[in-house]
Amino acid sequence: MGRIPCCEKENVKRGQWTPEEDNKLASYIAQHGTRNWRLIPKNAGLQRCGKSCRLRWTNYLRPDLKHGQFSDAEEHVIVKFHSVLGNRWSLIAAQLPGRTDNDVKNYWNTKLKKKLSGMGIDPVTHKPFSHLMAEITTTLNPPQVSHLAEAALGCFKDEMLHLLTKKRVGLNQINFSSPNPNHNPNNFNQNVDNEAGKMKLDNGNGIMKLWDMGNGFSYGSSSSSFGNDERHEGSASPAVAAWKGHGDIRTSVAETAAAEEEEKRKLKGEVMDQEEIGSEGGRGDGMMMMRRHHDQRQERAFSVDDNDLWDLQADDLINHMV
DNA sequence: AACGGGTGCAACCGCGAATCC
DNA sequence: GGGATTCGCGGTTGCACCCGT
Repeated sequence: MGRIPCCEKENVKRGQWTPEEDNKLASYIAQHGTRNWRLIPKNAGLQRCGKSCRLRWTNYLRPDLKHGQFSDAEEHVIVKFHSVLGNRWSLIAAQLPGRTDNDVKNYWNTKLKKKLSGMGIDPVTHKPFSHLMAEITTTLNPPQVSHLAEAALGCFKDEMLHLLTKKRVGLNQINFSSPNPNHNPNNFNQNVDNEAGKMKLDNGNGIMKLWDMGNGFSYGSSSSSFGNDERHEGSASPAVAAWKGHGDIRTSVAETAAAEEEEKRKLKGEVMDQEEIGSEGGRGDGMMMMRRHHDQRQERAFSVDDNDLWDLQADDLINHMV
């Protein structure tokens, strides 16, 4: 027995809502409330199905909705909660007054996911790609390792190629040569050496870590380059900037080191500014949560044991989750 | 100016959960 | 208790707009 449709499709209008329809719906709901969505379009004189009306109301017409750009603080809240909740958009949206699950979902899919990928972070697990590849090698046995690692590597490459292509960085500047004969993903860093050998994304421990490439960069902290704020974009280390497609990928090691020193100096002033901003109160909770461990975090790289993303206190939640 | 690809967002779809009767 | 109905959620699609060529 099939489910009956929520409405007769033949008599129902679809697509964009007109201002007249919006007015009808809004004024009807203002008078009668939102009980029984099935009856609302009929009573309001709309050729729409109840579901469409509910969607229009909850995602657009509701008077308490906030329209416009997401703030840095909102962005950080989304990332933070997504790392814990995954694609539970309604729960994440519940932490952002005036934002709908649809808003959050769209923002994640169109902006944040790409931003994280561009930073070398897997948007699903919120772990660095290099970390994931290291996990593969430690948890699986060959030949599974080589196959999975190459698949993961492929995704990472695609993302980078996409970014680099968009930013018009010559692809021949990076050697995405085929994996080495041992198919060891830990050697990926060697493959990322550019043709001239001027840039080597290698922390010396055998695993490429974006997190090691500049003290001004640490995922989830106020000092990261993450966020809409171009101040942060600019404060990422040159290597990270190159990685994100914003800089010259041919940056030399010496230049990188010098720039990192500059980063440290800039960062101190920047962090103080942000602390001041945060102390003014308001809805900056997400930022503040991630700022708490800033001092400890600043001097260390992102590690396997970095649990800050999961360090959610019940009091930090606007709407407590079950 | 025309075209094509990319992007962002509103809206739709299908499913499971919750509620009603 | 169980079927019918409604609601809410997450994934997906369609389209308007933007921007580079």
